[in-house]
Amino acid sequence: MVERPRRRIPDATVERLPEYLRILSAAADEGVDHISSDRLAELAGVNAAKVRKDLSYLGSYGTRGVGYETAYLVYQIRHELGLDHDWPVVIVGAGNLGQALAGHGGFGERGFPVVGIVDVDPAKVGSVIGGVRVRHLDDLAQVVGSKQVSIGVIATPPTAAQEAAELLVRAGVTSILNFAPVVLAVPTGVFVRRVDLALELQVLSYNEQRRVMTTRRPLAVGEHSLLPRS
Amino acid sequence: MVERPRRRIPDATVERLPEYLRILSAAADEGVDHISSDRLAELAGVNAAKVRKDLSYLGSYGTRGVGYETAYLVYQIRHELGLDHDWPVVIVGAGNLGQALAGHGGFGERGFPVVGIVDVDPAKVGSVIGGVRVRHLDDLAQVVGSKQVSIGVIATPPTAAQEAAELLVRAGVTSILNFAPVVLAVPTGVFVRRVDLALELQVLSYNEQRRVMTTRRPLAVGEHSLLPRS
DNA sequence: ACGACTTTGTGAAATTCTGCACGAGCGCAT
DNA sequence: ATGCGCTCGTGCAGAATTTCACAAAGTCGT
Repeated sequence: MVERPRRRIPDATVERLPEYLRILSAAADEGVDHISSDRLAELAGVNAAKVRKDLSYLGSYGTRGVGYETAYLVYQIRHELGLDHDWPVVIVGAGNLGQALAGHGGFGERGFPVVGIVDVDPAKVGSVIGGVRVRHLDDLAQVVGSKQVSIGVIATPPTAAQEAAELLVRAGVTSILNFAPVVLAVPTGVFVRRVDLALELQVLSYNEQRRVMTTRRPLAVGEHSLLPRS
Repeated sequence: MVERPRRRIPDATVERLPEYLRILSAAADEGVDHISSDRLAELAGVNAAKVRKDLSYLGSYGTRGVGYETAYLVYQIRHELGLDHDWPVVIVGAGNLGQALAGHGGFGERGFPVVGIVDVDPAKVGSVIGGVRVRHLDDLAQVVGSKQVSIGVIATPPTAAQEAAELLVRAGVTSILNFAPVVLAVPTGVFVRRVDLALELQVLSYNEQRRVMTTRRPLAVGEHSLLPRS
């Protein structure tokens, strides 16, 4: 039923597919059975040609004059992203962030159930967050092994992140989502993506800074003439 | 003392500057007074030529044969990113994520003090998180106005995100960091950056998926020959 | 003072990504 | 059956980004 695309999908496209998937899933839930690249582009905030080119990498075919069949496209993207099955994740670090991530619920709903949380702090071990009992860092390998975990999340303080990464890799994890503001050294073949909150804010700061430099003054309070009335 | 660069700094470079800044700050704290582009590139996990080109946009000059003066470069980058002064932020949504962000402490340390948290839930209003009292969403405009806030953080459920954005913009916020998996519609001139945890996991999932397709089997448990022994 | 050595700054090539423009395919009305 | 209108798929050009390669400019030892 499905032809597997032979060519590699560009990184930029891979990063947009989850967004398309979210929009398409929502549309499908609302009973929309077909959607055009124009409409999808509008909802995703990108160019329509880009949407078509992105989707063309899937080898998935839309219907000219009609658009894409929502349900089929959802299936296609999910398949391509490897979301046919759940990916259990383990979280290292049960601090503020680790707890929020585990308790968030969004992970499980989207196919990434949290099957383990570990921490070094004995005071945290044993408590239950989001339905999962916190275990000691020493048990990491056992958790990863018994639950076939291939994705690890690092939510430790920066100083502990590298060690956490090494323990994760040694336990068999091959993909890491790193929330610590640290560049991790990992063996070839292990994928790492970083989410750096301070970095995001600093980029915003840069933009604000430039706005001031450009306009010679900050936007006055309440000044935003283009704000649509709701 | 400082020449303001005339040309615009490329987006890709702006996103790397915070990383350089972090590394350089750490180096400076350790007493390192000069650093080469090679070393900095190694620590940042990027190409050395890229580091030099990035830094050249600052108009900052290194010294050939020696490298860059750590302290001066820190000053330069901070200045360019607009980090000469603090940027107060307000968080909308005191749920799991909002609480974690507010209590995290990392924001304030890096120049983005949380000066306000708002929520619609009366049960949450009045509680104190990270030293800040949660106020009602209705007070948003007052908080933003009195504290001269130009950066807002959206940590609400997806369904409330668009409304939160509109309230933020109406209150005078011009930059938004959005944690909700939703594409926000905002007036021209308002900057938005999104952090989407599910998206990050899905990209990792794609990579894992491809690894399986390529090697015809998952990496066996414990198999990671390239892991450096510590 | 000078040569050997190091490291920057930057043209230019290579690569990746974006956006336009338009031919081609499909459904529908006539 | 034919024509019309809509939308996809994609070649291509341009923009953005990365990487290479090397001259220029500085330090350091003698």
